[in-house]
Amino acid sequence: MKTTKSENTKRLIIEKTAPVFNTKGYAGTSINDLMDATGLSKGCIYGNFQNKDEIALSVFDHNFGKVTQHMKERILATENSIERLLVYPQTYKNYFRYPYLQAGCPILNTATEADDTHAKLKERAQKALGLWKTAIVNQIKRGIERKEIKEDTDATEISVIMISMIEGAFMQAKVNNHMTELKIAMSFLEKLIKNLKV
Amino acid sequence: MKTTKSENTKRLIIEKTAPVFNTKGYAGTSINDLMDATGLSKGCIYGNFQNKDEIALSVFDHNFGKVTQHMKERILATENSIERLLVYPQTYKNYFRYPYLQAGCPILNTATEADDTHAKLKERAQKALGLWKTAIVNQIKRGIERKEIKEDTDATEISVIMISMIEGAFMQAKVNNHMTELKIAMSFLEKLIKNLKV
Amino acid sequence: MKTTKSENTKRLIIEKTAPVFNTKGYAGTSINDLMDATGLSKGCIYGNFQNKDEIALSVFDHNFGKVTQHMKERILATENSIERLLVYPQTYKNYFRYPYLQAGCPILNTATEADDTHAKLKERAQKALGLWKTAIVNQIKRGIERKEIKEDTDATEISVIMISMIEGAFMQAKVNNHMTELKIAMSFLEKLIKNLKV
Amino acid sequence: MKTTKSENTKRLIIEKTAPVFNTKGYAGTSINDLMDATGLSKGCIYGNFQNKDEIALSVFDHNFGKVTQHMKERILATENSIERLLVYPQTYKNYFRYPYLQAGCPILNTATEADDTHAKLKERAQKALGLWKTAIVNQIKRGIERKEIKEDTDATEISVIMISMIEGAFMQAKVNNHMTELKIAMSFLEKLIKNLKV
DNA sequence: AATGAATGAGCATTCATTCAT
DNA sequence: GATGAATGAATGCTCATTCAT
Repeated sequence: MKTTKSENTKRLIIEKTAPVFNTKGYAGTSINDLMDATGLSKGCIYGNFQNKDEIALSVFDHNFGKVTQHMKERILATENSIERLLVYPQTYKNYFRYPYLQAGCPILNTATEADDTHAKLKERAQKALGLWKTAIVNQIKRGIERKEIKEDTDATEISVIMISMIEGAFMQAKVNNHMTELKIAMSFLEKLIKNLKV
Repeated sequence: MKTTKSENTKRLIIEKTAPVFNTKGYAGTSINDLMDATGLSKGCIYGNFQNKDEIALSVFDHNFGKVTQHMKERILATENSIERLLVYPQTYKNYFRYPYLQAGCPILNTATEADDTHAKLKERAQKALGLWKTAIVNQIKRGIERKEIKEDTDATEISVIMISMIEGAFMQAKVNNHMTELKIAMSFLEKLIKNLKV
Repeated sequence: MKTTKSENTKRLIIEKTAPVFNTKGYAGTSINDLMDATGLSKGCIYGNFQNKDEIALSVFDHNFGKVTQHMKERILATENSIERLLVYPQTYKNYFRYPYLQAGCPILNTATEADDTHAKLKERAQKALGLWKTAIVNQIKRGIERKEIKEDTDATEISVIMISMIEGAFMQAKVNNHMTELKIAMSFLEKLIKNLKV
Repeated sequence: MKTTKSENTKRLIIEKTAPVFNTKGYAGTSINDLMDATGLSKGCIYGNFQNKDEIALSVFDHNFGKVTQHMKERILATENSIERLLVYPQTYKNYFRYPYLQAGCPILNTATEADDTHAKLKERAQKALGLWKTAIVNQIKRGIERKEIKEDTDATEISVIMISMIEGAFMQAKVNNHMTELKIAMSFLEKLIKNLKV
């Protein structure tokens, strides 16, 4: 499995610039910022990506992929549906342990900025949000089938509550530069999820 | 109390540009946008504000003030603490009725964008978030004193949950361009608040 | 008849940059060249013209207008149709006398460069060429009506010959940096025109 | 006479890129265009030519050589001096028959673009123009000696008229995208040349 | 108090050229 | 001899800000 030089550079650009995009926002990040972050020249960056947009999109996919993969792995290590749902609050509560999560939620970072000017990025965030919601809903339905979750649980409602709590708490963490609210919100979410147990 | 011509122009600039900042974001809004929105010249805008930053800050204060005042008025019209807390979910559930709320939550709009590049704006959002939290906490404490809210209620926890749910749901509304999630989240919040009743 | 400051600047830009466009070609002229030629800043140039294209187009119109006006004036000073046609070779033969003609024929300068990339400029050159041809044809027809030009003269043929000779000779003048061929060609054209006399 | 691999690649580059230079102009042609046209890599092109300029120069020589050779062959197939001179208008009148002429006259293509920025290219066009003129002049002198052309013919004048007419008419063909004027001009040239007959 | 012409640093992007492989 | 990743100067253009009027 040979990796070409170009593939390595592409990956390097994405990995090195991801934190910049997360910190400065997609619009606030200039090509010069990307040069500083990567140590590469303008020409090299443009040799590997068609334009700034393509880099932003790749970085979003990279960030979202990282989080998704992490959750998947942890979910697969669980024994029942309640534990599966608990993976989210438990991870985010201690997210400082996972370096690639520290930049915050990629969706949140993208969501509020991406406007008409960044239609593609907004679409990406939208789709990601949809996938996340569906995953939770399916998790709950499966739990009901397996008699691990109360039969009368409103799967959609729970998914909306979970996502809202996580994103809202993340926003506060970002603005306040501390995790107090994030921890409180995640603890509440844990109680709420545990209450779904039959 | 005489209002000078200058004060009037300042107010006009703030009021006319507030929706622009809310829609395009603080960074995405150019001086030209402000000229278009106000019908005023570059020189006039710079005659009334030192720079774009000062306008952005004033607009944030204006937006936040509007929402705060609206909540205050509705809160004063209530009869007990539970109803007071319910003002938040009830308002946001139907926020399309209030034109000045339609651009979303000013804090959320500011929070995710405001960074090192917009330190002052971030500080403003931080402070606003703190005030909001304190207001809810005080509301709950007062409710407990008045025997309208259960004695063992964790005021801080409830305030964090409320703010997280509202902001997280708003974010989804913004990304998805629909209110489905916002309504579900606000309904949940209503149930949760009603449960605090003694 | 008040001229605004902006109108003056626009004229200044056109007049000062016209020779640059003529010398370097429309594509070979950079905004920096325009700054050097005018002594104005980038922002000022873009404050007066939407983009480089608009400047190039304005310069073409300016150049073509100058030549056209000069010819018109000289034509109006003549007494008969033969003399009118002679204005062209006589002017170009001594074109070094007219500073604004020295940059050469604006149409020729534009014509060979203007490609798919400069569609608008090509269209301009095309239209100018058409107007010129029509003017000559009409001159000849008028001469025939007035019995000043032989009845059997092929107006179209003469116009094509005149324009071809002038443009072809101009091209040689440009490449060779001397007027030898231009003078020979214009003298031939004079003989040819005088032969049209009844 | 062995041809090295390198010589073959050089020829391939010249032949494949010649039409590109003719269409887009020397300045408007980028190295990427040359890669697309040849199917070769950047490194390969730069391995065979020192820089873009050297390619442009080689292409000019190639184009001019093609036209020159074509004329020579047709001239050698004629029986007298008048027919020899007629080769030019007759060829250009039907130039669409000769694929390598269809991009227009290489001299014209080069002449108007080549400037201070393309000093060498301009020099090349100048020299080519001189060779062409001399060739015609010699043709006429030879015709006079052989009593095929009127003794009092001004060889220089005729050569200037021929070249001017051809180049001027070609320019119109290029701008107008049709051959109407070219045909008219070439027919006139034919009449003019036939008139030189003793 | 208001205008709008002018500034210049900054932006995203292109392009001729080099060089390790 | 050929590749293509990397360079960095240059390009057209935007934008917050200033200042003479």
